[in-house]
Amino acid sequence: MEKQIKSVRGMRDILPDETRRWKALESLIFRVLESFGFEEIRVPIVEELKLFQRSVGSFTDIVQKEMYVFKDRGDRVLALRPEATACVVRAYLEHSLNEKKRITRLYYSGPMFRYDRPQKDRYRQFYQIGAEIIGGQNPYFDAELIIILAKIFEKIGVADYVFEINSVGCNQCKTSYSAKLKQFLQNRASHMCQDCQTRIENNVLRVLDCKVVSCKSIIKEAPVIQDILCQGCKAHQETLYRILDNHRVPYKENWQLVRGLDYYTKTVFELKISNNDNAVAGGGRYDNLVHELGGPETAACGFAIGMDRLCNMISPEIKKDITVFVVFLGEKSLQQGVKIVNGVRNDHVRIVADYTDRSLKSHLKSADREDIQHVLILGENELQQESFLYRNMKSGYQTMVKFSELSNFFKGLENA
RNA sequence: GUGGGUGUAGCUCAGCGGAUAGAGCGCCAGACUGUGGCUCUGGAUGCCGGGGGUUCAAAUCCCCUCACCCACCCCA
Repeated sequence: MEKQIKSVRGMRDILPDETRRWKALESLIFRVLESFGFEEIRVPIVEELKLFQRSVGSFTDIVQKEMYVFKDRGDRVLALRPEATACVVRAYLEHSLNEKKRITRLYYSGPMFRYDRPQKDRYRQFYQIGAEIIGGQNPYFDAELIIILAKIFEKIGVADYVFEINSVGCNQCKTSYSAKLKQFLQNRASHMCQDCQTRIENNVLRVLDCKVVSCKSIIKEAPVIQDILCQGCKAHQETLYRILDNHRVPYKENWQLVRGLDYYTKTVFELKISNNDNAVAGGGRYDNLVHELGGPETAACGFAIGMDRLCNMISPEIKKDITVFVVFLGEKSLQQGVKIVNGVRNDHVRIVADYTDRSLKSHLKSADREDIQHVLILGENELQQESFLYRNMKSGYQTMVKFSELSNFFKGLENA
């Protein structure tokens, strides 16, 4: 026998039982987003590598060591998207959506790719549902995103969630803070881990959430961005907090929170559930990105929900649709019965049959195993009476259903 | 990328140098010829993750490799 081909490392199959739960969560999230006026956009999985280098940042871990990069047959240097905000902004500019509306609210859903080492809740192909508000500058837009997430999690029935929020400042704040931090750290670099030493040069802010103990103690003494934020950034942040307070959204400030994508400005946030350390959603403001990608100065913000994590954490039992199992006994009933059944199928009742010639007993066993309540049996006797024998597997109730009544019978099941 | 753990039947796992590799659950069949679940009886199924080595003998010991899990890192 040939060796079994298995799924590629970090990639996985989402089987029907799990897919059913995914779909339920997805449609709930979509409904909330739609209710806030967001519209769905579908963007490609493959983009030019440059897009992510410019947006996410060349020195970020995501771009530097986690991206799937390849050349196509036309020698284009491409990447599988590691996140979708850059793609959405690219599409927004490419199609001049800025000309059509002042505030553009978009959402997307689909797979992202990062070449991480796989483990629980971390896959190389993972799914995000994200939302972006492009064109909105004041903190009410930031708040809207957070409130949407809060709403989603309440609807899902998750009570023990909390947002961690920080401000990384506007462009000016960011640069002056980075400079200050760099200066502070450079003297102490020799006491810090290898990663941090390179971070100091390439991406200072990342040092802040280093987990190495020796680094942590140094970071404690480091200047805090809160002390450097300009009036505008401070006001933005305080207004945001006030709005969230009014909405009774559970959050806490986390001055160490720095996200791994360079485009963030001012507000950044993550959403965590109970004692789970992994964030299930994260986002923030990115007021420079649209401009950096060649568009006009445009404020924007967004978030993304990690669907794999979300679905692994909560598992609502979803009822299957009504299903009818049809049993044909003998060649003649199979021939005639299949035709009759196919003639009256509708979109609301699932009708399944095992056309195999097996004993009634084993057919019923199959139905039972699949937890199917309704069974129709067609054998010699029934054929003569132009009827199916209906059996309810739960109650044991049985009755004859005329061929001519079959369609109505299915309708009756729907309404029951 | 770093460190640790685990890969044996469809599933959960036992066996840890010795014979034809096991259990529970599941599956198939029969008892019950056209009525599932309960019970009883019988049956099928394994490149013991893959490759190499040590040995008279390897699922078992050693090396390599692949995959999964956990932690770090990073992130959603």
